[in-house]
Amino acid sequence: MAITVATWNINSVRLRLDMVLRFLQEKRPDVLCLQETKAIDDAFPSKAFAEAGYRHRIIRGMKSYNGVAILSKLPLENVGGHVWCGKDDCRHVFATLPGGIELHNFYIPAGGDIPDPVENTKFAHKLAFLDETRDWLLRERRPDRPMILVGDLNIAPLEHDVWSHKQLLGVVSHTPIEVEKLTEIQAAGDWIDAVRHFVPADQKLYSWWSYRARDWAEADRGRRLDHIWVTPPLKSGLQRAEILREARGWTQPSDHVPVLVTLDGGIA
DNA sequence: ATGGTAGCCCCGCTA
Repeated sequence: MAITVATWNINSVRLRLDMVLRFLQEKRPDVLCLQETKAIDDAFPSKAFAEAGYRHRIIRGMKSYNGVAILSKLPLENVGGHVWCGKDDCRHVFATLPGGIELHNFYIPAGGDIPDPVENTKFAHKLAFLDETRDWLLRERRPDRPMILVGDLNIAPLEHDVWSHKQLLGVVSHTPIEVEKLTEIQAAGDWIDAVRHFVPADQKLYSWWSYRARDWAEADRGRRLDHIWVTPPLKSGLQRAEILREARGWTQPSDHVPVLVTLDGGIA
């Protein structure tokens, strides 16, 4: 049986609840991973999602900032979330899907504007978060285990994951040090980029467009910050990937759009 | 070429 997993930085789940419900109705993913929910757990609109068929969930939210959630039509087991860099700032949740697939949903720190860990503590935090994630994978990874890692990783690793490789080399999200650390994470877990699996590396691909552009579609200065990765046991089951660019044009949109991957999870 | 917008919830912080 095929499973569709979606990831979306929603930038306030309460403000955009109707939009998310519409998305779920249209695309019917089995599992939706959200980032930047910006709601404490008591304020999370769990009931609306349950009524839409997403009865299983793990949510980790805080006031004003960050916040992640997994909403699922399928039962979730072994749910939880890790604390990174000693901050309980709601940037990670995990769950096990039917078939024993371990799903991890990340919201990696954006890192501020200045790409220097000495001058900018937010950038230092981002780099430390990446190192911790790598070390955790080196400790915990089991090469034969089916795993999915999704989220707003706040890094566009490839040349054509940004509108101008040259002009963004000094811009946080595409600097060589961040790309190197993300590549280390990818190697540490044997991850396969499930979206680039279907889209050649020489083709431009974005999942985020700044709010600050006068006309986001016309300028099209996007970046691919949102990712879905899988471990080798799931590679042969990959069926399709989609980045829902049109969602950036919806009324009062998030600056990120949904990313979806469908795979055969080996469930009988 | 530098500033532009959005969300939170208390007016600055983060993105």
